[in-house]
Amino acid sequence: MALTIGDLGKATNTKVETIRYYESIGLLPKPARTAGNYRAYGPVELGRLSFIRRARDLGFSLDQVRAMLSLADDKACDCAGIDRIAREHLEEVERKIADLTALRQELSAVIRSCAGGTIADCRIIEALGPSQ
Amino acid sequence: MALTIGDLGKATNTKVETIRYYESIGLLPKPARTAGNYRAYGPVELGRLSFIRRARDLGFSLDQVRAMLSLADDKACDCAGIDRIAREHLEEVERKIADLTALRQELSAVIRSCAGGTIADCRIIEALGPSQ
DNA sequence: CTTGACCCTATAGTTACTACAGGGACTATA
DNA sequence: TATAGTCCCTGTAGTAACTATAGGGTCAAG
Repeated sequence: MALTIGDLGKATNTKVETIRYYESIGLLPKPARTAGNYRAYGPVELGRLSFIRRARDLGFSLDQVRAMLSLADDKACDCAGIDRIAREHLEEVERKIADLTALRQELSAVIRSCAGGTIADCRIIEALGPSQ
Repeated sequence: MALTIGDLGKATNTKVETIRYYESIGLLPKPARTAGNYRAYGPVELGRLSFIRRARDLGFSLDQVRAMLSLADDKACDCAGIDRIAREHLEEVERKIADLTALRQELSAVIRSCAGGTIADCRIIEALGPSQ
């Protein structure tokens, strides 16, 4: 049985509007329609949307997602291309991890500086102020 | 001497348009004007904008910044509110690091498994797809 | 045979900026 | 004094990636 747009949304934790938006920008193909003009989805679309959502959760832009998908769609392309793009994505992920780790460090320092008094004594304000 | 909007931008690494935008949404107060209708800033505005930019760099939303600023403006209020906002944000950062670390693992596995075949054999789809 | 939950299209709003367009102010030089 | 160049002004529109609303159609249950 085909899935409605609502079913697909529940299965992938995506709002119905977002699915239609992805379709409108060409990330999801225009699906088949029922007699009543409802969108009808199958497991292929489910997989594709799951991929998109997971990549988005991990901070990839829609353009990056699009690149990954077109790579995956091109069955003729050989593995060297995939390998190269996968490595590029890996580097980006590693850069993001490094950035966020540094950010965590700074945030922790800011939080630790708060001893719990009143604003007049609060160090978080100072810590975020015009340093240097 | 008063600072022009350009001076303030250079001092805080902020584009002129962004400063005017912050003013338009009420994050920065409307400054004094010169005879020629130029905005004139002083050290107070410099401090406030530095705070905003630093908080933004650390990934706080403008709403979070706004909340922190209004808490900071109220000197009688205690530090707990600001501390809570910072801690919530830290938790978010830690979640993202964990997610990205998992993705790095998967991407590394994909790259290792991709030994030169065709897309049909490639694991990138499964690695990011609706598996779990 | 009607109620309510779902679906449809189209458009406008959100966040946090960024980029014009069209004009005015100020500084340095010829 | 004229003029070139760099800054400033307001106002509007564009960006990403959704999200919400308006105004209507479809379908299963009671």
